[in-house]
Amino acid sequence: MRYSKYLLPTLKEIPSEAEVPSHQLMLRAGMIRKLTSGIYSYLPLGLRSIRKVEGIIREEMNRAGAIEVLLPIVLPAELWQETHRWEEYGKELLRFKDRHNRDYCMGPTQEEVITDIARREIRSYRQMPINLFQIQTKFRDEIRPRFGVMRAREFIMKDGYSFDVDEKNADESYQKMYDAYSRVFARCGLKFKVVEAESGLIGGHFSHEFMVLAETGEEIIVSCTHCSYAANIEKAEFKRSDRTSRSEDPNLFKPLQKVRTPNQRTVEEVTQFLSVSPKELVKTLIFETDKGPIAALVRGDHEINEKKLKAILGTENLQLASEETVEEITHAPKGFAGPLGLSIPVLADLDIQSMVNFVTGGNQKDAHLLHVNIGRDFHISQFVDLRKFTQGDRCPLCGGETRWDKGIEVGHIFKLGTKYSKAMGAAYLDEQGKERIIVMGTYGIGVGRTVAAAIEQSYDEHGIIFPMPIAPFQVLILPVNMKIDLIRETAEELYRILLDEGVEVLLDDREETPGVKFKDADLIGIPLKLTLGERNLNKGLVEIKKRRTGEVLLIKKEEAVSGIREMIRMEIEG
RNA sequence: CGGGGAGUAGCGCAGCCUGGUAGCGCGCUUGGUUCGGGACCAAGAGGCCGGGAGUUCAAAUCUCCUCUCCCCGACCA
Repeated sequence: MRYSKYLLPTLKEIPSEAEVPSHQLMLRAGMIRKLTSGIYSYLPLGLRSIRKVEGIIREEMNRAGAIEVLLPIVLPAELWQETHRWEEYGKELLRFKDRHNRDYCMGPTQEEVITDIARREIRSYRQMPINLFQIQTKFRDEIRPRFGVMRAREFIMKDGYSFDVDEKNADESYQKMYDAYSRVFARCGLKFKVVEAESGLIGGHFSHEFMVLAETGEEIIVSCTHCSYAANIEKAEFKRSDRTSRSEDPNLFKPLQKVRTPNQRTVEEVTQFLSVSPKELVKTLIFETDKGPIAALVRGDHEINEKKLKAILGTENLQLASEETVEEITHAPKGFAGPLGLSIPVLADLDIQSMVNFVTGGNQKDAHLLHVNIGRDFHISQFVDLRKFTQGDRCPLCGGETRWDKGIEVGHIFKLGTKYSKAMGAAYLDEQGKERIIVMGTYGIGVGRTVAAAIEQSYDEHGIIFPMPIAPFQVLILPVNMKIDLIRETAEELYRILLDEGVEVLLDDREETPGVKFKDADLIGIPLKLTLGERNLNKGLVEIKKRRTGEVLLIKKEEAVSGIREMIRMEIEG
């Protein structure tokens, strides 16, 4: 490709809308342009990188025996109603009507569509296992899109679905995808970690996320420093301290005491005001559910994990109570709720069991209680695991110390079971001629996000540093001055040979000053730069510079092409 | 949805408080000089000052309404 004939609009300045490095660099390098919030166009350079990732995915999917399809993006409501996700999915699902006033949505994921195909086309155990995938645009109406294509509303995703005769076979399909995904991200040149994850709205038994480690990641990954345990913090388990049985020795109980705490509402305010540690305080949170209001207690320094709470209560319908409801139930304004005298169920986290003489809200304006004790002062309906993983918590497997890292979720695999196949009646006949439900798995890769994550993981103050396998071009030829015949002719010659050899090459044939060309070259981050200058050429030499290391090689012009091919080969094979 | 910020040339911004000629840097066009790390000189093009209503002799500037974008939170493959 000739730069002068290409669309590669680089920017000197950082667009004000971009916060994180990958977003800034993708805009500056002319890879993407925003159309509206969370919706981006890919310009040629960005598209080339996208296509590279897609190519790697295709190869690895084919290697794993998956078969490519292309499913529609506009989906009828009926299909979604069958699995009840029309109601469950919420506002992220972009819905609209056609001219006949029929309901449709933009596909945020395609389990329903693929299951519809499966129930029509798969009738025999002989047709399984089968794994179908597609690479296609998805739409999720995110509340707040951010970070460019990293969290966009419209985005390109590879999604795949496996169909098996039983759980055991489904596990094998899952493992195949686990391996294939690992290969995909390794081949993309990414540093990543696989972690246990929540299944969310997709549902299913268990799932793993593929996380690219990066400072700007939105996910927190908990991992053990001693064993192989790693999980998304949303999902992370932890070892409880041994003191889980509550102290029942009333001799320890100090007399209950009410104190005035004017305007002290948050844990921070109250603990400072009373000079106690957050560990000595119990937070009382009132939730509204479709089964009525409940109170949930956690220690002051802990946080409620709403997913756990939902699971315990067996409801998807759960939210923090409004200020009015809190007042109604506790007879006090928000910030002064406590567990004493409540007429609703009170759930307490396991770590509350061992606490004595703690602080709670007084269920009265501007008042808290000191030396509160369970049993004497109030009763707990149920002790349960309610809280989130907290810094300092220990590994659930080996009790080892844990560490936190930030990650970008680029892939997610789910063992679905029969959630969709059962709801939609996707069944087959087994060897005995007996009808059985198909067991499914679902597997996704954020393609655009993978490119962004790669950049997030690989850049410097000058610009992007593309890993060779996903670089838009492999080599950039940079003739320092196009007006000097020797330089121009050599550039053209090398360009032609490299093209003939199948090398992906960009020739910067613009009549720009060298400085501009060098700056743009660094910005767009092509792994190899072939610089042609007069002094070197007069000696029959050309310069090859590696973007990543800055390493410079002066080699004979005649050896340039073979040298470049060798470097590309080595970098692609890792 | 709550809180905060911003919409002025393609991009980055000033001007607004205190109403009166729309400006700067980069980019773009033309000519010339330059040519191994974002060159220089000269001449240019480019604006419904996000939109609507109002106040005023007069609105980018003041008032009200509205739309859009960004950030924080809630939420979320």
